[in-house]
Amino acid sequence: MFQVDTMSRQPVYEQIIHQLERFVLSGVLKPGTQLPSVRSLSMELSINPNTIQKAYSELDLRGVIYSVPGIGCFVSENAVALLGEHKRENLGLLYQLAQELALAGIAKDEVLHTVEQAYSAHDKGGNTI
Amino acid sequence: MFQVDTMSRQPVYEQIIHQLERFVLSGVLKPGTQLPSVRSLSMELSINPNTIQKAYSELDLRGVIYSVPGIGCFVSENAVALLGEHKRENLGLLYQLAQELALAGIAKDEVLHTVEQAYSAHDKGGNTI
DNA sequence: TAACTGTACTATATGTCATAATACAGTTGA
DNA sequence: TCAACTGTATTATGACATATAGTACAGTTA
Repeated sequence: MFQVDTMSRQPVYEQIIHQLERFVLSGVLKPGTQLPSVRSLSMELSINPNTIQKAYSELDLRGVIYSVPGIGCFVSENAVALLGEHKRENLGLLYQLAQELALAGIAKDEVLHTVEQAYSAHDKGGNTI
Repeated sequence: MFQVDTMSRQPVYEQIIHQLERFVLSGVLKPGTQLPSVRSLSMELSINPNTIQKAYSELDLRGVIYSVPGIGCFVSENAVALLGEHKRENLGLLYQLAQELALAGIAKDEVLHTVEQAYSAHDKGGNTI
C-alpha cells in the first residue's frame, strides 16, 4: 500500500503523510479504518519506527487520524472534510505558480489546458464517489 | 534590489536565484547587465559571500549568467530564453497541484479562476514588454 | 502470560545550509 | 607600480532537520 523513496529530496515522513492523505481523500482508507501499526509499517517499508510515528503524530495533531494507546491508530470521522480545508491552502501555491508561468511567457491557454487535463484525469480515474 | 528572509524555510541561496530569475524575466535586469559583486551583495544583505557565490555558480552553470574573473558577473544574452525553457518544467508541478485540488473536492472552476487571476495580475502589473 | 498497541527518551550519524577566515589570480584606475 | 576591486577556491566550524538505533513504559487482547 504505502511506498517510500529514500533517495527523494522530500523527507520520508512527509511522503507517508502525503500518501495517507491521498488514500483518505480517494476513499481507499475510510473513516474508522485502522491504520497499520507503527512497527508493522516500519518493517514493511524497511524504515525506522520513529519515522512512522512522526508522520502519525502530525496527522493526529491535525485531527485527520486519532490514536488509542494499546489499540492502534484510526482514520477520523471528519478526516475528509479536514483534508479538504487543508488542501484548499494549495490554491495560493497554484496562484504563485501561475504567476511564474505568466512571467516566463507561457501562454495562459496552455496553463488552463493543463488544469483541464488534471481534472479530466481525475474524473476518468473514477476517484469521484 | 535583492531581499532575503533568513527565517524562511527556503535556503537563502535559492531565494537569490529565484529573485534574479524574476528580475531577468521582468526586464529589470537586461542581458549584458553587470550583477552586483559577490562581496558587495553579501554586505548589502548581511550574508556570507559564499552564499552569494553558491547562487551565482548555479546560475552560471545553467548559462543564465556568465562570470569573468577579475571583472564581474553578467546576464547572458539568451538568459530570457533559457529561463523560459526552465520555467516550463513547472507545468508538471501545476498539473500535480491541480490533481491534488481535484482530489480534495475543490471545484475546477475555482482553480481555473485562480489561474485567470494570476494572469490578469501579471498583465496589470505591466510586466509584459 | 505472551504478543501486540502507542508513546517517550537518549544517543548517534548524516547531509544541507550558512558562517568564518584565508588565500590566489586577474583587472582596473590613480 | 600599487591599492582596490573582481571571481574563485579552500578548510574549519556550527546549526539544523532527518533518520537510525536501542531501550523502556503503560495499555490492550487473546
